[in-house]
Amino acid sequence: EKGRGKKTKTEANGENGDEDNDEYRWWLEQNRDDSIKWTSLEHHGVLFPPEYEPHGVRMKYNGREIDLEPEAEEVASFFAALLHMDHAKNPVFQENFFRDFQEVLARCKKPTPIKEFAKCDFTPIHEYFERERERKKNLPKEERLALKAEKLAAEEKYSYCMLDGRREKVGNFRVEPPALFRGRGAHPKTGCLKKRVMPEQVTINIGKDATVPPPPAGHQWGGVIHDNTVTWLATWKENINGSVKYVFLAANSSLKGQSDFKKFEKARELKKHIHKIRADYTKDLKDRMMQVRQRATAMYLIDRFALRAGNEKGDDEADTVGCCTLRCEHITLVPPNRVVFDFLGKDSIRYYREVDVDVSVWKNMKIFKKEPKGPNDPLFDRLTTASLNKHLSSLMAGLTAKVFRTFNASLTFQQELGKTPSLATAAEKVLAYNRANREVAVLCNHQRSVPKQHENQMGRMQDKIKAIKYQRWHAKRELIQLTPRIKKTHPTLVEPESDLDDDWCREHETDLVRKEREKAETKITRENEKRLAAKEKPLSKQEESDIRDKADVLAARFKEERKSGKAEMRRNATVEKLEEAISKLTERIIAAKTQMIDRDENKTTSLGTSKINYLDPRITSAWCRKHGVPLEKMFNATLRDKFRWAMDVDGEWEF
DNA sequence: ACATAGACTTGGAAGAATGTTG
DNA sequence: CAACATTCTTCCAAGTCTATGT
Repeated sequence: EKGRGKKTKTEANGENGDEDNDEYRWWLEQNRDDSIKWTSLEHHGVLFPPEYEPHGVRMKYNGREIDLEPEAEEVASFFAALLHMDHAKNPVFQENFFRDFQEVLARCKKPTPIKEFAKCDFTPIHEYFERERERKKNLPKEERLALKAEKLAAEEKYSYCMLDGRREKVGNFRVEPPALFRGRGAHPKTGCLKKRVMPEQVTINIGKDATVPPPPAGHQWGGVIHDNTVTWLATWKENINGSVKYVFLAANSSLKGQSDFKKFEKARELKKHIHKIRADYTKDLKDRMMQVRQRATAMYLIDRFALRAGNEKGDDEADTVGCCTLRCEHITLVPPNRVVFDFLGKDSIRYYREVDVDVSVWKNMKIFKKEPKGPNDPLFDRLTTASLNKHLSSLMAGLTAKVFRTFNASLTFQQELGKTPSLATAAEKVLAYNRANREVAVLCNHQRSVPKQHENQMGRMQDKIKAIKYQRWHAKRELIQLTPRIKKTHPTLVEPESDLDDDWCREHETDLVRKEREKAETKITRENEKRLAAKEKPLSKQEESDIRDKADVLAARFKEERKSGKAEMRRNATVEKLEEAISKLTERIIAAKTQMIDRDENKTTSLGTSKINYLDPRITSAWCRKHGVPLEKMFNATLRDKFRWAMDVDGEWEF
């Protein structure tokens, strides 16, 4: 307890610009007991979504407009709102939605003709929403800002709480609004109606001495408790899966920070035991007891391939698996030691991998798959996450399956970063960092769908590089013209550009002129419109041709260059100046190229998840320090705020 | 031992905010 | 400065693991 609440000055930190410079640096304290999460807690409860406001736009049924009572209109609108998404085309989603929709319709006073989903047409409502969105977007700036400020002011009090006398940010203070449940993958309940949460369903957790926030007028809280062994401020039960929802503090809070810190320290602890643990499971791979062999095999997979533990799931959830729930069908064995994994993991993300494994692991898997087991039977029939974790905790205090993911992710990251060349340019260092990050994301199978713009983007980046190369080629030609012998003395300096053929250059030149002309024309049109509005005379022919002059000059220049075969010299050109220009352009080309490679390698990989959850931020902090890379390049403001506790380490710090 | 509830971390995607460019 | 692209933030679903009850 000592040192609690002690305030220390932080260095003035520009971007946080918050009034409180007295920051609570909990990470300077050691060995706190964390079964008690707080001694005093004040907060303002939760923010409920606004009541439903009918818009009166009618859906169609069988081609006819239908009047819906507000309750039914709301549910119809939930579906209409996501008409453009894949959900709307998913038959399970449609079916679940329609059943719940009909239930709501049945409660309405007026009988409804709506009997078949196929005859429903929600597009009028969908289009109404689109118009509304457009309207809001086009609101005058002041009005838009005023609305935003108003919303912010209404939320202000909910967004902070007082925890042990310190002001801390609350995370999700909003009660989830009613909606259609968007279960992922083949979730049997996707599309079901998630009902509006009433205050009577919400339990508030708050300090004994704190003022209990008043429930909305005419309502009561479901309960008010004072449990300081948990971190949540409010909770309710959701009606689809019966799971519990919580309001927690934000990621930058001391409570979240402390558990994050603990998580990484535990992973570092594993570093000291991993040698023995690996020896242990390697030996157990050949144990006489099948149960022990299964456990050892699972540990091998979790350690080597970063599989998740894999708890049992119910029939009312999507069929996804982790290590302990793998079925025979998910694994193909190719002699002598190749294994092909193909299954749906968390969030129904496909895990596909062909790997070579230890021969005894391969042989074990062959045994586990043997008859009479069929494709649908579990690979590890003698293993559960509970028994696995029980064994793990006997090897190291607090060790569970997920620690391996954190451990391997952070260690891999550190090792990869260790390969950063110390003489690299800033861009190359950033690339090295992102590569290391990506390595981890691949290990953990963090995927995303290829961005729609990806192909386009690659083409544009390639063009950009060529355009710079064109400029460089021009500068090189000038240099040659200025000092012809440079071709002999510094041949590499004036090499022709690799992927710049004459056809492309001609096209590029036409393009540059065309763009310049377009620019001039828009300028002329604009100016004339402006003058017309001000009841002035339009631009004279002379004025117009003055505006077009730049494009004409450019066109003439290209023509002349083509004719003479010589590059037009820039003004006051000297050897030094040209060399300087060339090296600047070279730098730009390298930067653009690295960026392009980086992006392409990234198209299906999502780096964020590992950065936020798996990579010990102290590794990044130390690397930035060591290589003179500003932290802001690797961590955005949110991340820097979340990881304040990790920012003090020196360049030699090791995970 | 086993099942279920509860509490907390991890995860991709949508939407908002911001930056870039023609 | 509008249109478009990129990055950040929010959202809430889906995991892991512990505690509790039988």
